Amino acid sequence: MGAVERAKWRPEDGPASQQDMRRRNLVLVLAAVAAQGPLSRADVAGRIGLTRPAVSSLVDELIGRGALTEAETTSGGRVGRPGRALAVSRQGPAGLGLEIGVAHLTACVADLRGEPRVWRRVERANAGRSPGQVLAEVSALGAEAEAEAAALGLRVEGRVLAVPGVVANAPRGLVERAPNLGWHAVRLADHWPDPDTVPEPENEANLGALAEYWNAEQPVETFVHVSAEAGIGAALVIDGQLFRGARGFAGELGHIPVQPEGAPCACGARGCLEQYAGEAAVLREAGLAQPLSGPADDPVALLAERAGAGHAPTLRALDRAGHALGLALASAVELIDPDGLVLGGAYAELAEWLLPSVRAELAVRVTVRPWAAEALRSSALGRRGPVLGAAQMTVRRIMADPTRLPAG
Amino acid sequence: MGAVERAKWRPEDGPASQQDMRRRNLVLVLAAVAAQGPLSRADVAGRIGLTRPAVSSLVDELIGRGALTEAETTSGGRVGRPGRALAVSRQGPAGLGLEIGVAHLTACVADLRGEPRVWRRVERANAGRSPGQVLAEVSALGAEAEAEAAALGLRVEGRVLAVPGVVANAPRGLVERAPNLGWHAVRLADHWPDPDTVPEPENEANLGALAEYWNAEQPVETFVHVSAEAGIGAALVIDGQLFRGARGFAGELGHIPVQPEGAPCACGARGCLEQYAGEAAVLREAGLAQPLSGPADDPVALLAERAGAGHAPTLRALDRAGHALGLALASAVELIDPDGLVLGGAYAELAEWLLPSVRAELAVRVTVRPWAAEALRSSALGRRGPVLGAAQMTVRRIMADPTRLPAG
DNA sequence: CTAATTTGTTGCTTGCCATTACAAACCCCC
DNA sequence: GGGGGTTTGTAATGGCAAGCAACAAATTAG
Repeated sequence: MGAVERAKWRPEDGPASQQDMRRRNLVLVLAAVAAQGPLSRADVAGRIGLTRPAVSSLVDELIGRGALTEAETTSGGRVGRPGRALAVSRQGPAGLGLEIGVAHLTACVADLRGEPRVWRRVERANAGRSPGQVLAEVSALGAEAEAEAAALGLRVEGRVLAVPGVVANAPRGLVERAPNLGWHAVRLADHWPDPDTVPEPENEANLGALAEYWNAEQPVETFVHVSAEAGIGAALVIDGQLFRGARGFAGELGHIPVQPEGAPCACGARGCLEQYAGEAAVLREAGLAQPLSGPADDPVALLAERAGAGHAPTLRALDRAGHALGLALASAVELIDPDGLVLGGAYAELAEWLLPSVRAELAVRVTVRPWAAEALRSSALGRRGPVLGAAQMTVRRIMADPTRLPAG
Repeated sequence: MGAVERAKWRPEDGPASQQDMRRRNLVLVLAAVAAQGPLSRADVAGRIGLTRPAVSSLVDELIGRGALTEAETTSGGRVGRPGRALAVSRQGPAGLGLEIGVAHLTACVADLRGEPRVWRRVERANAGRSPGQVLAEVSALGAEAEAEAAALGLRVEGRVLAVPGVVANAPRGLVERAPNLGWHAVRLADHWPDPDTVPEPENEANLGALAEYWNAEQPVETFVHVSAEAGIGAALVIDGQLFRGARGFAGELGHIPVQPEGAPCACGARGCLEQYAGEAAVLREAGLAQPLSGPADDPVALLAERAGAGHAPTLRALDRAGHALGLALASAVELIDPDGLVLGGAYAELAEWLLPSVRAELAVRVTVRPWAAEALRSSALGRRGPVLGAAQMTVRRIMADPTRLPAG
């Protein structure tokens, strides 16, 4: 649910029909073209194991739905009739990603290749404002982005909204709580101005992790993506799919115990990671009173600045946070055995000072299996991962089932 | 792979063919009959959403392959022509499960319904004996079990061997190490007497977890199964499938840090769970010198006996182990958000004394999500889970792809 | 004993892919 | 410049699996 539904069949899904077969082969053709640049029909046929006539028929349908476009005939210099180059369309179907941050609103439109084509961002102090007001503004921003995209020939087929909070698993469309915004049980449909463009909310950490996976040079199939916003949240990507857990609470790294008898946590337990590596804890430890007044105040940027300037308490605080984080991540590695760990979100901007101590702790704790220090890295996307992921979510869904697109 | 391959399609798997469609629908029919007792063809058609002619054709093939049998016509008292009852065959295809324990060898044959029909067990002190000798004996035991099964009309279609050790993920058939047996890099094919009956090795904890899932009254789809043998191993069942991790090391609960600066562990780290809840640690804490001399000596039984008699140091040791285990499991719950936790293997026999402290620790640590104490329970299968799982593994594979069976 | 009802099978249609055959478009070479 | 070779894309035909419609078979209701 929610994430890209890779065609995972279970007996409950009902019988297999010829349409399913067709759908799968459409995906196969589309994936081949997306992965390996421009290809001819014959090329695709050779690669995926279907015959040329079958591929021809599938390509016709994909072109009709606007997923593929036919370019010039690529001579290529080889003997024989040149093939007509097929490419994933840069026009037509697209996805809109929106994000509500504590201090900004962002919109992004990605084309079917996943490339962001339109960006819009406004600074806003959203904490404490009414959901209706914030949603109206982000909706307007999205409408602007859609208009700009339309000028590029892009048609938005789906909308996803990244929120810094918990999104209900079962009744979609509901933001259960977003502490940083002061939201509680907000149903998007109740506040969205235009009922035709209501987006699907999704936790921003999850979207950041998916963006990391979708945009990596060499994607790692199973990894843990850690990011700190309100709390410390980890998103688990297992076999290329977001893993939400039985009730949608997987990845609660912030309340893993790192000191059984340590500092009491707001959650009621003691020694949770959040008490050592959470934003508030680090700021306190660094001797920086938490300002959080205007939208310009960015505590993470402040920490980075102080650390860069060699401020000793800040460096100590980050080192301590890194060790605590490493300890918690060691547990994750022991349990999940991921191929990689990624520090994202705010952590990515502090990676320079966090990575050494996290790595050191992991080296000590992860012993009974092969573990390379490089398996831990910081996110390349940083804080723009979530919107990008939100925009690409729709695109990925289309790639996973092109029959979602209206037939030409 | 190794586990039951539920039909999970990825683009890499190649194009979808009509045979795939057929295969899926065969599985669907078989699953419907297996799940809901004897059914008529029309019943099956109504339930799974295929037409009666299609089901008829599928059923014919399943009968031909020996997966289904046709019983008497069930009048049922309803109006209309009575249907002919279909049931999963109690004869024909079957799976052989073998187990090498520290002190015993076991064989088990399960029919296609998953029911164990033949059990064989001999006591043997296997620690330190040569792999060749042990494997020859377990092979002979398996042959006896197969002969007994043949007398019941059962034909063994696959063989799985449960071993207390690490089984290689990539080149199947290799036991990388089994510390309790003193094995290192043992390739089964090199020592097995009959090349036609070489079994596939699998870690016994994984098989125990799968058995738990396959034999539960109301199976939980995502859970963590903890068992202590050599070390403390957890097996993760996610969405009904065994999750091995990127390199096959998932579930190493034994080396999760529970006391960052605690007792040094053989692995090189400090404060690993194994130092608090491992067999050796509990025995030491209980003041029981580790005997481990004859095959009759069963340290787990010893602990249970002392605890049952109210031996204070033993009770204290188990309480301490339970708290440590609870702490480590809290991390697992925070990360994985499973639907359940199961104490299996040796822990199941000590559950009476472990459960209270594990539950107490979980209640304190798991705070930010709904968590019911009943989600933690002890295994009903106990120590015979692994063999049963081994026998059922083959059966499950057949149920997941009946075309493995020779056509009639 | 007849009508009603449900089951299982048979004949025909539809949809999808494989196979075969063929026209089209290019290179090579004389 | 033109023929041979080669590769591409499409058209025609066949096979296979499921849907649909019709029917024979087996039972209950009356």
